[in-house]
Amino acid sequence: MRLVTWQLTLKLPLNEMMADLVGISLCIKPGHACYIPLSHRENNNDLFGAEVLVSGQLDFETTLSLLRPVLEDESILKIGQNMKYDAKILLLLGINISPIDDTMLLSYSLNAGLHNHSMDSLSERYLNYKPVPIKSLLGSGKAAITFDRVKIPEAVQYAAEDADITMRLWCLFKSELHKKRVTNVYENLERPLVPILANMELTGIKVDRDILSRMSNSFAQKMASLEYEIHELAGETFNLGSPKQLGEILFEKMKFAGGTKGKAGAYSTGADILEDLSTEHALPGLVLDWRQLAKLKSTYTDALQEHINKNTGRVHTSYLISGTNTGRFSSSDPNLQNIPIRSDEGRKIREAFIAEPGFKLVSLDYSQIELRILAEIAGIDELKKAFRSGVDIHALTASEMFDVPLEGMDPSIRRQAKAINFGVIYGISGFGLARNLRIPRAKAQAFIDRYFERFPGIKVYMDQTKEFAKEHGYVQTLFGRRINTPNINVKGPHSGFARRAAINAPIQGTAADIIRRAMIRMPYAIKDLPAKMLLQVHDELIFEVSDDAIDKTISIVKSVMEKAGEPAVKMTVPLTVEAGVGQSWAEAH
DNA sequence: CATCTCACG
DNA sequence: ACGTACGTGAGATGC
Repeated sequence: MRLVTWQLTLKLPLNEMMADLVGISLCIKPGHACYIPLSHRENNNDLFGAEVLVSGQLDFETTLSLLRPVLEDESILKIGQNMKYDAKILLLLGINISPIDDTMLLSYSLNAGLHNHSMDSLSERYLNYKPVPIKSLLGSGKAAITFDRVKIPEAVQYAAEDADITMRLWCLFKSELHKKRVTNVYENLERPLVPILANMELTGIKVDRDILSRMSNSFAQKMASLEYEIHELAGETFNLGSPKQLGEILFEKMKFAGGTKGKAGAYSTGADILEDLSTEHALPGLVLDWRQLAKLKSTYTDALQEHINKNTGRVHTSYLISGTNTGRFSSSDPNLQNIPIRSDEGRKIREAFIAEPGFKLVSLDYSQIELRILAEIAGIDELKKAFRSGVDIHALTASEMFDVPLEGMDPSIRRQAKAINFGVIYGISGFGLARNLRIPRAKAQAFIDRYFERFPGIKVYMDQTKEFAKEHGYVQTLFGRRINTPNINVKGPHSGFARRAAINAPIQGTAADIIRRAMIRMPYAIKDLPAKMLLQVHDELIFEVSDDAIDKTISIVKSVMEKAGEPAVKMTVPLTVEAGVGQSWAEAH
């Protein structure tokens, strides 16, 4: 296989949907790289100073038609850093780049949890070389220029260097894969997601601007009236958005109990504290209401409108494949993995996420996937049996712990058991459970002791996982993903963090692997259906499906998701997927 | 640019 | 004795 590293320079690097291809750099072996300038521009030398193409560049169309056979040649490996970005630019130009390697994902497969995987930091760490900063070409702030205005000799230095660095990193990383036994992870859980996420991001999801705009106005009105009420109660006006000013009002002027907490010595005014204070006085509760609306307005109804693409009328998030320690994706610009759902007012924001006429949004989510994985990894027969028979798992936990019958259970008992189940996944501590349930620490500790008494296998799993991490410096998912735990042997006040993260990582990471496997199979599974995969929210996939293919799509997607562990891992706990359909995301979920 | 707060799984 | 739930991204404030 011949290989080439590859780097694009673009005019608007922050938004691939709008970016113009300015140039291409290539490298065929370390130290041998070139740059192809395509769309560099300068002001004309005549009286009018119009913007014109710099002379001496290669013709755009000619270049692409010459490169296309190379980019689509299955015997030529194209290597880049963060290839999802390049793949998207090329997809917009009608080119399917394949096969590929990605140094960012190689680094992630090898060293998740150790450091970040940006090219600059990889270059400094592994090549002991600090790349030319992009800012030295573009400048910063108001005077910043776009890449098409960079002089070609400078662009050559910058872009060719990037391709060269990528080649050198690839040589290092590729040979490390088998040594660390993560070839499988890289080839089957990381690399295949590049074209899949690229397509999802380009597809985007339709968002109704008018709905958001109306909600925004309604929030603004409610906020203004709350603000007036709060200032009346406080006896003065102040900036409600400033925790510092609010803290001074509450704890100095109004003499509420509760001291400083933050490092900066500022008063802490988080929601849990305001909730406690709200039993004594009306003001803290009103602040909580105001805060909720301020959050919904600024982060969602206002900001989301800015993200609606002018050409597509849709919102195009960007997923970062190597963004987390555990194997989950993160989503940004905008983050579509934290759209409100828990509060009634927040949930309404999902009404703005809609399907095209003649289509519906279909949401499919794994039911309690992390608890199922815990039961699987730790081998807890009672839990496995419960999942196989479809028993309410939180009720079962409550029943076991508190010796109450499953039927007619007190909802508050079940709620406590649910909190304990979550706590177990997070590497439970008495303090954390006590705070979450607002019960005395001793009582929380008694709950945990009782839980481990009833499910001794969980305690064994936790101890074994911690010991494995201490010995090896990493933990693993069921599918072989490695998550490094560099702080596990560091003594001191933060040791609890590392321990809990190590316990949680195989569980969260295995769930991430499973939905990745489902996503990788999805394009083939739905290729003949009028359905598109739009979003992933950790344990949920959202599709846009033609009205006449809803049932068939649900049946196929559900099956792919439920079987996603096979054949690599034969789960002894069933994975179950629940589906919802609607014109909007609010209805579908 | 750090800190606080809060939205999600 | 210590100080804590796991994993994220974004907006507003204020130094």
